[in-house]
Amino acid sequence: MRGELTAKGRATRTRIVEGAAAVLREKGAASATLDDILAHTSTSKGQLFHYFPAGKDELLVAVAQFEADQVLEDQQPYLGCLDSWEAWEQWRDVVIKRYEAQGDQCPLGSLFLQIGRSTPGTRAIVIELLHRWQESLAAGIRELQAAGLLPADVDADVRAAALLAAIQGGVSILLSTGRSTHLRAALDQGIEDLRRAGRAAV
Amino acid sequence: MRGELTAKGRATRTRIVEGAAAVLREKGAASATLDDILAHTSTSKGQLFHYFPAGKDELLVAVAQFEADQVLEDQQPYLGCLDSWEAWEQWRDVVIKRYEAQGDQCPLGSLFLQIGRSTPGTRAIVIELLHRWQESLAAGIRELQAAGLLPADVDADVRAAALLAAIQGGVSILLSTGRSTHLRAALDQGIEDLRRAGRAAV
DNA sequence: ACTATGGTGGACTGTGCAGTCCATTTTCGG
DNA sequence: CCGAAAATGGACTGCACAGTCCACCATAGT
Repeated sequence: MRGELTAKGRATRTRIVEGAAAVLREKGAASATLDDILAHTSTSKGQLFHYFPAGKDELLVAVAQFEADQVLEDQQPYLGCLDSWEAWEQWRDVVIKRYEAQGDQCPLGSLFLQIGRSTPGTRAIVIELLHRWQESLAAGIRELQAAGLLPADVDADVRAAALLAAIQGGVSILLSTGRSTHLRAALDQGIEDLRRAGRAAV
Repeated sequence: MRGELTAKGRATRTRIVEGAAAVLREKGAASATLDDILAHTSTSKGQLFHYFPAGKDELLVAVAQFEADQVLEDQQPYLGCLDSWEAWEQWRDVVIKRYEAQGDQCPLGSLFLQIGRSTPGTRAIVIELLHRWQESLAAGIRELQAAGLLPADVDADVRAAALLAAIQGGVSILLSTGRSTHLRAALDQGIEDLRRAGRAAV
């Protein structure tokens, strides 16, 4: 064998990552044990440490990367093409739907505060996710400006940062209270204010 | 002795709670051990379980309550008297200052996702904190309306919810990235949009 | 002073969990 | 086929940590 991993090996590895992600969402990164993950993925200790020699931390980083990619992917195709108010509304709906379905189990939320603090790897992943997310929002705002739907003096980056914070906060509150009212309020208000910024200047 | 706790006892109890709070902020609720707390507060196992018979969970709930009270207290006197735009700006400054000083250690953040999920007690505390916080913001908006600085058709509750989400998100991002730019953007944008809502309608 | 109750210290225990190790089976190149 | 490398299963180890237990000290009421 030349490569490090055979097809079977790769399949097992991804099975572990995806299964671990599910378990972590359900139980939180703190209380989820390797045995939980093994049981849920029908694998053994041997396999887990075969694919993740550094143990739990390495696995958690892999899961974090997987979840981070997932977050943005779930918002497509809307997030990538926010060039009209309709697109923004649709995107809003997707975000709310996604997080409402998720309920109080957040893929990154647990990693956010638990591993993110300790291992620099996860922290970098979260930072990159936030950055890409914000960039997409800023790009959307600029598209609105290009389309003449929004005046040029609106600061796309600051607006995007505020919107991102609003979403994060809404999700955060959803996680602690189980209610999505704040996420809705934050998104609705954010988009509405963006619109108002357009009308006010025009 | 009549009461359950003597003066000395009460002093020790609060020493444990406050010391535990410090340790939890520093290490996170997951990785902080009872021994850490004991070392930091110069107490012994015997004392800890004397004052918190149910063990770690009970202590964590006490810490959560303590921290929650602290959060709102730190924002006084501004939060209690948001009757002018100046008051809002000052409040904004206090919030940013507080969380910037805190850096990436959040008192409730760790409890938010870690204990809040598992024990219903902590969850209730967080929910109550958010509720009181939001009520204060809503009250402030209504004071602006009463003072004629804001039109009556602004929905105080939705605005307050959005603002609260913005703050939470800003703090959340501050925790994961170490940068306060989003918190600033969220607060500035939130207050600015509130002002704009006033001007637009008038 | 003495005695009951509360406060304090720390050794001890049990367990849950990450991580190790090796024996066995499967896969793949030649 | 056959040998080597990869994949798999699971018993075993060690330890960190929550929680127990009990012996000793301090204080307050009579």
